[in-house]
Amino acid sequence: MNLMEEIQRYASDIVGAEQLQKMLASASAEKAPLRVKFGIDPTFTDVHLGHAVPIRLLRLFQEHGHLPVLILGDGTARLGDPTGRNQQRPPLSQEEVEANATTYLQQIGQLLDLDPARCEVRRNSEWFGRMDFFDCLQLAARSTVARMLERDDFQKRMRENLPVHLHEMLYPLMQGYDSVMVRADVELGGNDQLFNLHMGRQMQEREGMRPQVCITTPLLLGTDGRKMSKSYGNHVGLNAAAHDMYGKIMSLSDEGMESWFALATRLPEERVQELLAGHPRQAKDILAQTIVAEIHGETAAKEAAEEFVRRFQKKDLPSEIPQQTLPCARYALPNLMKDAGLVSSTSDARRLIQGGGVRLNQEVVKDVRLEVDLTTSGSEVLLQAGKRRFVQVRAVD
RNA sequence: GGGGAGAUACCUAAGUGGCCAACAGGGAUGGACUGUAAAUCCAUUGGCUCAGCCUUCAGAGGUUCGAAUCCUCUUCUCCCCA
Repeated sequence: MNLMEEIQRYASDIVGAEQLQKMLASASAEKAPLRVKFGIDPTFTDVHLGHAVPIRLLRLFQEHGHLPVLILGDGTARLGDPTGRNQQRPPLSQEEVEANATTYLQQIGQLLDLDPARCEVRRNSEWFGRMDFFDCLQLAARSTVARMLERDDFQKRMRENLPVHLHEMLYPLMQGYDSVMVRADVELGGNDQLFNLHMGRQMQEREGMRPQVCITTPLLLGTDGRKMSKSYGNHVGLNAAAHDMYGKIMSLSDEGMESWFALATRLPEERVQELLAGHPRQAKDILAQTIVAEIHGETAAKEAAEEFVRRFQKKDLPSEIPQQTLPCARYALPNLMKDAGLVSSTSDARRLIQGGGVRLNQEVVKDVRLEVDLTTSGSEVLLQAGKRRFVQVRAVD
């Protein structure tokens, strides 16, 4: 399979496909790697598998000798980003953004070779940080209100009488300007980024540069079938522990499997079809193991799968249970659960107990007033809330 | 700058003086079922020293025996006009 074909597998839209063909051909003829840009805003602490789709595509380019140009939108992140989730992200402080950027890089490094010789990492504060207001106005003068209003997200919010802030209009411009500054040949992004990618093309043209090719990737859906997003809690973080990642993928809905195979693994099409024809449970197991293996290694993936079976099919205890020490005392069960960090309030604990979701030393407890005697130093109890929250509590003087 | 509408719990959204910790739906959590899928059913969804008490309806004051509901000011949003 040549690069172009592989790109097609991940792409939902390619703006300038013929141009890309030519660029790839001349790049290999002249041994001049293409500069492939991908931008990400360090607005949260982690990157999830949804972000990983374009990053995978980026790696593909890298493997074929092209140069990934990773942009950390540390400037844009501080503004907050209108990503169609209707509520604006809060602006962040410089420290927060920097901390996020660090974890982002570390996580992206699991998928992409960040060696400076093979990848360029840039922060857009590098150029935005030294622009003054007049420069900013000049930038704003390069587009029009009508053009910005074409953006779906803005239109939607206007229709719903929700606020669209002025600075949000500048966001696509900033992203476009990034492309100018790094002289991108190609830019990758999620499906929802098409507008912004186009903006880069347009701005490069105005600068007399060759406009970048834009490639968008389909959005990977979350485990519940909605768009993967931290605010829905349906995401799988790249920094998730192996067993956690495995478990989350196992809870993926059956309908989502096909696209996950396509977007989150490199398994060949025939193999995927074969798996999908079999029992969904098994196909999902392969899916989960494949993804976990890529990040945590084969061994960890196997172990995660075994642990999963042990815990959820045989209902055994997990192999590792968090420990917690508490001062010696008699504890009312709800308070014990709260102190052990199993729940956030005693009211919450009471509800769980009444709902039959709490086990003390593996026995279901339904009595809210139960007291637990931990007056002897060294005494221990095992607490369980729901299917997956466990704590081993140990009393100390 | 002028006029109008609005801000309720995680989200949508009812409630216009006591029956309101606040209808309903979504989501979430727990339970049953199961393949930690889907569908379905049940329960829960502010806090606590929990048959009781305390704090919530944008914020600050006020009226009242009593306010999410009435009044004043403030902040924020939307719409129309300029």
